[in-house]
Amino acid sequence: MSNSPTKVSNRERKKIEKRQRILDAAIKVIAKNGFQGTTVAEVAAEAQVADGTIYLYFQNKDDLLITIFEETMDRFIAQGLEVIANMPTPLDKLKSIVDLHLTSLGSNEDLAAVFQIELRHSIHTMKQFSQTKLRDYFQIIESTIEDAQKAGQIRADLDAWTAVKVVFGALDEMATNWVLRKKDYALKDMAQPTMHILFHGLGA
Amino acid sequence: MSNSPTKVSNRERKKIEKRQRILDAAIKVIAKNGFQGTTVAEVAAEAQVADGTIYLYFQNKDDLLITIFEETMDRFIAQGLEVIANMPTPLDKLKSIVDLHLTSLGSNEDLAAVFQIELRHSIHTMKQFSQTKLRDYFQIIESTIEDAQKAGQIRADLDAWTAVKVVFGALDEMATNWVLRKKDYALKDMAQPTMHILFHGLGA
Amino acid sequence: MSNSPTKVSNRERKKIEKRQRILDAAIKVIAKNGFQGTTVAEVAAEAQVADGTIYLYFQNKDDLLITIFEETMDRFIAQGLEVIANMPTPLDKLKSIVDLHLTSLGSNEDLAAVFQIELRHSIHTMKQFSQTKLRDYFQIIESTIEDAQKAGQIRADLDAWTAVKVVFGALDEMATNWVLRKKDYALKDMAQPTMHILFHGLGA
Amino acid sequence: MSNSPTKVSNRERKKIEKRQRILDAAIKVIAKNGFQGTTVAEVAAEAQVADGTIYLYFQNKDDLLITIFEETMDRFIAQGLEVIANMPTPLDKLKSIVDLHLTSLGSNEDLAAVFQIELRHSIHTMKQFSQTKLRDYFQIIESTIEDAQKAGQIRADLDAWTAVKVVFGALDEMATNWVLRKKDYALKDMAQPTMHILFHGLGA
DNA sequence: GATGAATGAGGATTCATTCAT
DNA sequence: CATGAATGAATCCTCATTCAT
Repeated sequence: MSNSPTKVSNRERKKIEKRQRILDAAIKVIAKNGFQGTTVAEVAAEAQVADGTIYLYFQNKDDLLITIFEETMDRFIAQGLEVIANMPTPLDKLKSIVDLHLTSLGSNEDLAAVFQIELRHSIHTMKQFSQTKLRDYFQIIESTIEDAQKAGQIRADLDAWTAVKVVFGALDEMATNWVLRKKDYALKDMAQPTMHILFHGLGA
Repeated sequence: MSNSPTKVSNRERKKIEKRQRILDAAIKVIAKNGFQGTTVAEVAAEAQVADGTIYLYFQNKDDLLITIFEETMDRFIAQGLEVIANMPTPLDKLKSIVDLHLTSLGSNEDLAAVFQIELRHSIHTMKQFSQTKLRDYFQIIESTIEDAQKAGQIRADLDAWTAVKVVFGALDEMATNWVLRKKDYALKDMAQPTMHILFHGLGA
Repeated sequence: MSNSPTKVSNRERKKIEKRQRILDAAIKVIAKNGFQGTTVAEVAAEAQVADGTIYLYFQNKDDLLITIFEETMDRFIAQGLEVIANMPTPLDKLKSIVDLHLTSLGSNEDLAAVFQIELRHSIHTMKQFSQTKLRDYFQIIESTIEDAQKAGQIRADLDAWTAVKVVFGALDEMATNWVLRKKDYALKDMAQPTMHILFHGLGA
Repeated sequence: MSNSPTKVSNRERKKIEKRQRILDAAIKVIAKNGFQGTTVAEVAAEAQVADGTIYLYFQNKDDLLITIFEETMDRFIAQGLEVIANMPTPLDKLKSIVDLHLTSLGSNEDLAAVFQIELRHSIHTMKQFSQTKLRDYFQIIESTIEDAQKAGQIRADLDAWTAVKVVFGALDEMATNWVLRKKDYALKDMAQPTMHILFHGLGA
């Protein structure tokens, strides 16, 4: 009896590990060949499981991509919230988000490639995405900006929603460019200069 | 004798028209169903030509997408250069580019959808793209920013290349967001607020 | 425990049987409609498998034809070598080969049709073929003729290579003619008269 | 009036020339790429006519191949009959046929390739062929052999039909082998050794 | 007669998904 | 739970043939 739960959790652990192995394999293969260029069989081979096993953990091929997106976003958001909690002022929070965004993507090339390139896949997929996790992420940034406006750290006359787009767009472009290039620099090193421009503006 | 050249140019004109009809059909159908979700047969039906006719004008299905990208970029760049030429100061030039970017994409929903979503398709495709036309476009923005720096209109301590990313990223995100939403506003109306943030910065 | 290997070999056996079923189906359909006139779907239907199953066993449609050729040639050559081994003199060996050649083709109309007609398909294909299995077969005949020359059973002044062509040409033409006709006679019955002419010549 | 027929015959001549140009182009391209690997467009390009023009001279693509076969066979047969007429004895006639066969094919590599390889294409095509021109050709050889038997030059106990197969088979194999090899020898040089074996036999 | 743009039927092949073992 | 052989729908592309000019 006492070892039954242990056995179960061993099993659970093994399942979780296998599930993660499949996800990691998917990220790796998709980063290399693109989502369309990737077959389920390739993912299975990379994860060292049978083709059919994929379907014990995921509904279908699309579900793989969606899961990659959602779990990564969950991690992003959780990390974002955690980092924010520890920062004294709204502006510090915003800086931390910018930093985290580029640090996270910059620490995993394959994941970044999938995120920046493959997830832009289809308008339908994105429409679905943009209504959930991504919106949450945007909300965090928007709230932080609004707080900073109230705190007098960001100009009050700006429309927060527009500001979010500008900030996110800048980060997104930094990441995409880094993925498409030789990556002869660290993505996170772009955080400071990007934030600098965003904060002080281009104007002389 | 005198109508021989006319006949020839008639044929030429017809071919050009048919080619454009196919491209327009492709943009329309791809915007609706995504590139992968679009069959060549659907494009042919929309263009009211036979399936095989597509292949008289384009090498394959991919070539359709590439052509849409390249011809649109060519137009973008040509328009950009023209607009720039008529502006007095570098900063005015930059404002015009921002304006043109959002106005152009905002004037053709389908084209915008293809541009903002479908063309991000595969890292391989993008790698190919980003080394030619897109780079040209970036160059124009970069030169303009550098000129503005020399003219004292943009702060000289900024790295121009980083600034380009921030500007382009902001515009790109504005466009993508517009495509993914109900489009209950005009994209070009975002030009002024975006430029405002970019120029004056977020900082209070 | 003891049935684990049995299970495995059951699977193996099934796969081998299915593979052979596909090959037999291909021979039958190709003999009837020609290689070009045969669709993969027809072969699959005849073999009672799904279209896609063909591709689990063969690389593509061409591979079917190549496999038919190679496996038949392997059987030919193995049988030829076996028959030869049991014959006392080189001339007996040669007679046995002639016999076997016509008996083998004459025992399977469809296979003979594919062999004599469809495999002559393309010069490229034949070039590839003639450099391997067919050459081996020719070698056997050539060696046998050379041995017979040394044994004084075949005239020593003949060029063995030329003699092989004459012998093979005669057999090949006998087979082709039989395939193209009503086959109102047994092909193997042509072995004796053919050998008679080849051995004694036309000359009075 | 007197030049009207001249004009007509000029036109006629041009048509005949163009027809021949198409046939020569077809032989050349088919020899290189095989019949299936050859498109009508390629033949047209090689003949420097429009695609549609082919159909003013031939019913369809198959008709091209059939025409090549039939016209060549007509020439073969005519030449054969002519050569025969000038030979004193049946055996001389037979030798001349053997000579002519290999000389003709040996003088035009492309034609030989088409004849030896591509015309074996489909059993249906061959069935059609073998009932007309080819049969005529066989008849000539058969008659000659029979005459030689009556004249005591070829052994009377042989079945003439079988002998024809042996003779034709040997010639055919010589030609096919020559086509498939580097052709580093003249095909016609094989006539004498081949005839030697056929006449005197292999036996010591 | 000649052209060559247009047609559209036809088929090989892929691969996500299932399910018997 | 895991396997991987089998399925068969789905689609890009080719190319012989036609016909308006």
